[in-house]
Formats: sequence, C-alpha cells, structure tokens
Amino acid sequence: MNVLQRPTLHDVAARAGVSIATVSRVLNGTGIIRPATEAKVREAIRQLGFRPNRMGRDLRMGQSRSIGVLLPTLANPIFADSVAGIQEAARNAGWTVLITSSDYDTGHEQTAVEGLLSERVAGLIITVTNADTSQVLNSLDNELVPYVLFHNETGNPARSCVAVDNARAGYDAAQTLISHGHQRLGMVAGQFAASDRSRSRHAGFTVAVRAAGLPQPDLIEIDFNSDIACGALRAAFLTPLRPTGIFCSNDLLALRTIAGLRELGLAVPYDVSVIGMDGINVGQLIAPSLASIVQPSREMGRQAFAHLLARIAGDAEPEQIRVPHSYRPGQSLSAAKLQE
Amino acid sequence: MNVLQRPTLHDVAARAGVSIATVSRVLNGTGIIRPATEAKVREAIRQLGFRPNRMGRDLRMGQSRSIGVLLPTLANPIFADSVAGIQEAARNAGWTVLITSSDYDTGHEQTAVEGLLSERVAGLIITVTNADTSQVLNSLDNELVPYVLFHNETGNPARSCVAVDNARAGYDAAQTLISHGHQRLGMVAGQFAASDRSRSRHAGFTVAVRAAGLPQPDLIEIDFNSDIACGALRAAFLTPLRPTGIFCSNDLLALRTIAGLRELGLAVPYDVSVIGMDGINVGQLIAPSLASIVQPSREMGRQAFAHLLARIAGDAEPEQIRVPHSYRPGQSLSAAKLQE
DNA sequence: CGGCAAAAAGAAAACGTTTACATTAAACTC
DNA sequence: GAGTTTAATGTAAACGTTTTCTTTTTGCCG
Repeated sequence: MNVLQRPTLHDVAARAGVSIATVSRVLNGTGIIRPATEAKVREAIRQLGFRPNRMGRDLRMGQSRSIGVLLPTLANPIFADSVAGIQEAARNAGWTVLITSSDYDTGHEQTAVEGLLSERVAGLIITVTNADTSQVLNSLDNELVPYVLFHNETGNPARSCVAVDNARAGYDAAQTLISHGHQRLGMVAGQFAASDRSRSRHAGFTVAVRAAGLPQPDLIEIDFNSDIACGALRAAFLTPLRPTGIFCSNDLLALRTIAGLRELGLAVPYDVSVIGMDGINVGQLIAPSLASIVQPSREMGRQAFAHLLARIAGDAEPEQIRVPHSYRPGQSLSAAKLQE
Repeated sequence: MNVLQRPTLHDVAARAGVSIATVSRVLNGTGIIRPATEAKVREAIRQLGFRPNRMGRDLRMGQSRSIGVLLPTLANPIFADSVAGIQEAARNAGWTVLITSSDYDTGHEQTAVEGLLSERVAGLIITVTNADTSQVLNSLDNELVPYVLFHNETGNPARSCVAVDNARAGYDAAQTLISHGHQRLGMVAGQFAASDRSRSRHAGFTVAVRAAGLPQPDLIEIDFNSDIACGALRAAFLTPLRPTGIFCSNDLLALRTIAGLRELGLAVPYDVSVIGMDGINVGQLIAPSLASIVQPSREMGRQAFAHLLARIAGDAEPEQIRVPHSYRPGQSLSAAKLQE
C-alpha cells in the first residue's frame, strides 16, 4: 500500500485478514457477519482512516447519490433560502447536491444542465426562465433523469413542479392594495422575457384589478441590470395620475423601486404604497419595512427534494405541487389618501 | 445496447466501427486520428447522444474534476456572491463545485467536510468559524487534499488563504468614523465564538481608536438569531454617553442594528452613525444607504478557485493571499454633531 | 463423531473510462 | 518494390466498489 494513496477496500481487507467482500458488507450492513470479524474490520478501517471511494461505488451502482440544482442566481435570497432547504433535506437523506446558476441566461441553462448530466446526477431540480417554451426541458424529457421544476409552474402532467400559485399571488397582491383603498394600481416587473413567474403574477394582478372595476394597471418593466432611477419609473410616476399602489414582482425589485421612487422625490408609503413578493428577510429590517407576498422558500426546497427522491426511486408519478403563499404586512403599504 | 441505458464508449465504438480507444482519443483530443475516422466517430456520438460518464472517467483518473466548498451560510450575500465567483471560475475551467453550508455550527463543519472528502473532491475551499483552533483543519492537514481557507486569515505558512486584512479593515472603519468627527465609538459584533473575522476586525478597530487617543470603544455582542431590539443594544445606547459612531462587523448585522436603534428611538445617521462591512448590494438600495468596508467577494471567489487549482496541479505552494478592501460611503455615516 | 443445514466468508465479474503497449496500415527511402 | 520509419488504430489492464455465485466454516442433531 502506497502511503501517499488513500487506503482502499483491499488495504482494509488485507489488514483485517478478510476479503474485500466482507469489508464491503460491514460497510453497508448487508449480509451476515460474525461479530468478531466485524470488529477486526472496523478496527482496520479505523487504523487506516479508510473512507469509501464514492467514484468506485457510484460507478458500480450506476448512480451517484447526488442531484443537480439549477437556479437563476444565488444573489436573490429567495433562491439562496431554497437551496438551504434542498441541502437540508439532502443531507438528512445522505445525498449530495450540485448547484449551478444560469444568471437568467437561456444559453447557460443548457450548458449547465449538460454539465450536471455529465456528472450523472440521479435527478434535477431546476428553475428555468420560461417553463412553457424551454428548450432545456424538452431535451430533458428525452433523458432518463427525472427532474422537478422549481418556482416554475407547469400544466404539463408529465412534468413535476413545486411552486406557489403565482397568478393567485398576483391576484392577492392586487386585492391587498385595493382593500387599502388604492384605486390606481401599477405593477413593476423584471424583464418579462426572463421570468414566466413575473408573467403569471401580472396576469393574476390584472384579473383582480379588472374584477374590482378599476382601470387597467400600468405595467412598468425594469431591466434587472439597469440603474436604480430608470426612465420607465420616471415616465410612469411623473404624471398627475400616477399609481398610488404598486406590486413589484419580487422583493429585490421592490427595494430597487423604492429607491428609484425616492430619487424621483416620491416617498413610500406616503406617496406610493409598495407590495413585493418573496418575503426575503431583509425586507423586515429596513425602513419602511416591506409588505410582501411570502413564499415558503426553505420548505419549498425541502419538498422539491423529497418529491425528486420519490421520483428517482420510482415511488412517485410526476406531480404538480402547489405550496401556499401568505401575506406579510409591512410599512411600505398603507391606506390610500382619501383626497386623491 | 439497451435503449433504457445511456450509450457508452462501446456503443459509440461499435456504431462507428472503431475501438473504444479511438473514441476516447477523439473525445479528449489526445493522440492522432485520421480526419475520416474522427468524422465517423463524431457522427456516431451525435446519433447516439453520447455523453461521457464522469463516474468512469473519474474512477480511472483517480480524481474528480470537482472541488468542495464549505461556507457558513448562503443567506448572507457576501457568501452567495463569493460562490458565484467560485462557480464562474470553475465553469471556465471545466470543473464542478459541491457546495455545503455549516450554519456556523462546528459540528456541521466536520461532517460536511467528511461528506465532501467522500465525494473525492480534488480540493476544498472552506470558511471555518475559527481558523486557529479549528479541529477540521487539523484533520485536513493529514489528508492529501489541498484546501484554501476563505475569508479566514491564517499565519500558518503551510495553509493557503484568501481574505481581506480584517484587522486593517477594522482599523480603517475606526479611522473613517474618527475622521468624521466621532469621538465615542462602539462596535457591534455577532457572537465572537462564531467568527474569527469578527475578532480581527475588533482588534484593528480598537487599535485605531486607542491610537487616536480616544476612550476604549464599547463592544456590543449580538446573537445572530436573537430579536432585533435586543437587550445588549438597549444597555449600550440608553445612556447619555452612548456611542455616536459604530462599526458593525458585517452588513447584515448593520441592518439589524439600524433597525434595533430605530426601535430605541434613535435615528441613523442623525443620532448614531453606522458603518458596516462586506459591501452587500442591498446596502445601496435602502435608506439611509449603508456605509461599508467593501470586500471584493466575487473576485475573492475567483482567486480562491484559481489558487486552489494551482495547488491541486502541484504548481503552487501554500500562499496567504490578501485582497484589498475599500470604503464605500453611505448615508448611514455622517459627520458627528459638534455640540456633543 | 459423522452428516448436514445454515451461517459466514471468499472469488470473481462488472460498471465506463483512460492509457501503456502491441499491432496494423500508410508513407517514405534508395 | 522491399525495407524501414511513422502514423493510426486496436487490445487489454486498471481504477475501487458491489454483488452473485461458490466455497468454507460453524453449529446442531442423532
């Protein structure tokens, strides 16, 4: 045994005076072994500091007790928290997690998934920009690897997903604004192209506004990468009939929006009320605190993993899992001023 | 070939009418192959949708073109950004990254590293609670796997690290407060036990304060998991001689602290100036914007990976890499009032 | 204590690569 | 065009496991 190499089953077997099969059985608790033998083996393992080589095991098993995760970015706490949930569940189950991010780039999505598949992950949890048109998903359907859409909704019964009801969330956001007396509503969204979730939320938002008999809400699209006080915001708010209540398609965007409004000389919630979505933690630390439609991100991660594991084991059919969202009040949303 | 199995080298070889060695050579660009042969092989690869099995390759190569990353948490943007930098560099080099988090729990650190080692990662990038006393590092030193300390500093020449000069950062924070006229300074830190970085920053902070001939600064320790308006804050600030300028050992803590002060009826920066550390993005979105000592987190991630790769390749000796921090002004830090 | 079932342990193949070495085909040389 | 170098391809072993199939050992019964 080369001292510079990690010990293998053979080394352990040699030292314990048994065969590698026996060592393997001790390690995995399979088969029946005499207590005396097991003791010898365990002692050898301890002495050598042996740790099974996953490469050998995985190759033999044809599977890698690891899953791949593809998210747009870790910079948004909603995804970082989701990952924490996935990892927690995976750790408990003895699985490892490979994380990649696409930076909202469809090209990266494809290459990232390719990379994960090369690693022979046993399954995937992925968030794509657009679940209905995604090329990646189509190619994945031809693979043998089960996957769970995450934060994306799908109507396709052949595909699993874990997500909130985004349209309903948008609807609830509108209702909340309306119930606070707001009549002129608007929605700020990231580039629609980059998120089907944004579109669903907008759709639900619009439905609620119309149902209340209010005028069609403004839609203000903001480039995630642009400056804070962008032109779109200026155009929408420097008018006498500006919205008094706006829904931002996510909390990070809401923070940007509030900062932008501030630059335009508009105060939140005095001049404009803002409700965000996601329920990120910093929203509660700032002033004004951010009202938000909360997603149970960590729990979503746990559920996504649990379901994926069931799919991998063949214990489950594809399923569309809807998790409940909730409303968290905040100072950024107040009652509309009557005189307006 | 079973249609339910992924194709292997053998399948490709059979279809192209060559040997598996030739296919392997085409794949890796090693050896010389006739253009006609290469074309046949590539066509077969295309037709079968072949993708090399990393498990087989890794086992043969004895190494897994993947590295492990251990961080306290992804919930802090400083670490999420760092990971983005690591992943970016890794992707460019064709490596994969396994990410785990310890949640500031020393026990988790040990098991997480164990897990990564079982995956036979070729190297590690890790942030521990305390680099000088860490049990994990001692056991890692007995392994063959190179590692790079990340955000932790070390004086041990046998260990690599990538970090800012935390003591200097604390020193600079104090100087900045002092140069704005502040005379009564304090520092808010997470539990010291959970971070050697906190301690270094505090040490540097204290040095600068003393060098300026000012009284010993208060140290206010806050449990990361406690409520916003905690007793420690109350005790330190509900006194006539309260600090007028405080340094928070990280930005997230600064946000909590500002919120806590607000609950105590103290306004930032009017009553108290605050400077944080890390330079997280949300700091620039909120009001007041957060003054901060900025760490180039993404760049640090890139450098950590680059150095680790060099260590893995045997091209580099352990090295202590110090990256420069910088000061980013913000509204949370203003000039001290003269009459005080 | 011989015989036999059950328990325990071993031998060997297989997973999908890469690569050292052997072999064949092509290309010169005179 | 036979001999010789060089280019191109093939053969087979090895990486460290798990597991099937055999073989050996143990325990038990009459």
